[in-house]
Amino acid sequence: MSWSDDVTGSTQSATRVVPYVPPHLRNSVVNNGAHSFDNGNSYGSYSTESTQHGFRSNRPGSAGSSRSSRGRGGRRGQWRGRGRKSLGSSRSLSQEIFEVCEKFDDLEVSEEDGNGGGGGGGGGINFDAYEDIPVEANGTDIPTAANTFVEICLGERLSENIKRCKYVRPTPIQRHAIPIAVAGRDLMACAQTGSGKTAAFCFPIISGIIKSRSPRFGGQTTGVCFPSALILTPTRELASQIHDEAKKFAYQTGVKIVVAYGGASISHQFRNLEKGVDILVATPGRLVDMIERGRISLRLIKYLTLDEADRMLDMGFEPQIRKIVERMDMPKPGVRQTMLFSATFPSEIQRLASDFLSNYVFLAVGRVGSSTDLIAQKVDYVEDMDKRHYLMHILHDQKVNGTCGKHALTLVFVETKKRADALEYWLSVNGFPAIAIHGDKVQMERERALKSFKSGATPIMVATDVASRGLDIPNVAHVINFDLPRDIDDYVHRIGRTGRAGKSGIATAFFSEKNLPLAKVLVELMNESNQEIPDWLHQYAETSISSSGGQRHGSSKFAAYDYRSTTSGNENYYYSSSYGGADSFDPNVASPCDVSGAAPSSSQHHLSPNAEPYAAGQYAYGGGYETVVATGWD
DNA sequence: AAAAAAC
Repeated sequence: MSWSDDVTGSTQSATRVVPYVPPHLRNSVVNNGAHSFDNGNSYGSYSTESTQHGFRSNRPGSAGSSRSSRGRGGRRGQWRGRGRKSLGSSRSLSQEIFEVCEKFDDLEVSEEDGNGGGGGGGGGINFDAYEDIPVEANGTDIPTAANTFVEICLGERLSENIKRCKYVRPTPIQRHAIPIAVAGRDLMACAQTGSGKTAAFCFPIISGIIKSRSPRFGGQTTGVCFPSALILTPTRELASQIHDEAKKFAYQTGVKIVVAYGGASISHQFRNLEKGVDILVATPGRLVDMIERGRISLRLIKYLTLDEADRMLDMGFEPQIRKIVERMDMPKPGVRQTMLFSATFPSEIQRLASDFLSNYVFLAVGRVGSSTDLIAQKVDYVEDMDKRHYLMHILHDQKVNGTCGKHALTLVFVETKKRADALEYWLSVNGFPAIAIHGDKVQMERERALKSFKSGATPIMVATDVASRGLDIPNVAHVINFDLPRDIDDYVHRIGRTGRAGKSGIATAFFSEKNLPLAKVLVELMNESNQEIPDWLHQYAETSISSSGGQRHGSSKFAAYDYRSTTSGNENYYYSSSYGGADSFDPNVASPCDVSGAAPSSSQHHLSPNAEPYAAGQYAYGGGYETVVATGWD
């Protein structure tokens, strides 16, 4: 993942002819930005944009108003970074990092920033914005946040790599989390992927390993590996992405990072392990397999990180995670250092997670005006049978009007693997190059799909929730929830694939009768991110039973607050100095591909549930896809 | 109820 989707996205699309760039060397640019959470106290969410962009208020006019109470949980913050970095003169580096950075340098100039910073080119990040980010830190003896990487003393080699990657100054999550982690404290952190989160846990781990390095385990004699750090992720692709990122940070430090996940050659992974491993990035199943085969021991684990921690502890994953963390040979909490990261963190999941922690610091870092206000969220009532044609209609508009730009990617989420395949086929046959990704594909197909999508070769990807979390896919301009998820958290993660790194994006949801239980929480979410809500959805929200709200304190699941605070004090708040007047929202940052505003179809977008929402065959698409292809795929 | 995650 990287900070600057927009920059890197441009890279890939603009330079598709350039030689292959290894994944771990892509995206190595700085972004800057923040996301937000409600503070959980009486201040409504607020935000400040960098000064060159003026202030942005999530809720114009709402600064200081009490919008949410602690009890109902904060709003989720969607990270929005600003893809600006300063371009230092290139140092003479022999490796690929150098070339990649060079490419980024070029891009920097050509980058079109939809939000048009007044600063113009060469700018560099405006870190003033960081002074105004709402941060909640909760716990005892919380280490002070750092303003620079230098003052954190991460070590010479790592610092050099950080510079090479053009990370000029830490992002908010890094400012707060890194000192906490370096101090050896356990941490539960709420921060959106794309916010520099990977770096936030990688830097302290790499630094710590270098500092405590002993030649003791230099040679593996027994064939058993003893990693000192373990990073667990919920999907293979995310493991791979973190591995790539971490390798970049550990360049020439001697810190060895190995990735292990299913669906790929285990013997190959074993061979990598045999070369030595300090940091193991893994998915749960493969890790358990390797442990049970006696090839990995967790006995010497000093750092344990769970990425997307809320997912890792949800119903499907919890038993496996508990097995790894509590019933293998992992050192106990307090002996090892444990860090949990996630964007959404329901309080009951926090409660489970706290079993793994010892005297931890809870951290919610964010900026109001989070990406959800850069993501234009739209909900259309579309019955299942009309969805395909409605999708075609939208895609056709995008194509004809170029509303999303030349290299824009569209990510379409569906409910099941079968539907993913079916829709992929349907789209392909009807003139829209699409590729599907889901867990029934063999790993190589999954990787190929992702690569094809990222590169723009297949600008439409149909996905299940395998792609909803953590993946940093540059240039996704439009996320379409062809089928809405049942869980509002999944919705948040899905739409978070766009609107990243300062680029605006749009998210369109097809709401059908089946989604009634989601109405209430969806309306709340959209309200909080200042979105326009169609009347019919309002009505549904009022009449429907709140589904997932029932299990929470309130109706929000996002709990960007420490669940401990409901029973204890110990809170430390850091507030901005200027939230009060932050209200010059710039309407011009609207999405360059704002379908709702620009597309001829906008009249279709607020249909009454009872109205004829969409009539197939009513539009001349041109692509020849009027021909409905009935296949065995359905 | 689906998806993900080992062989």
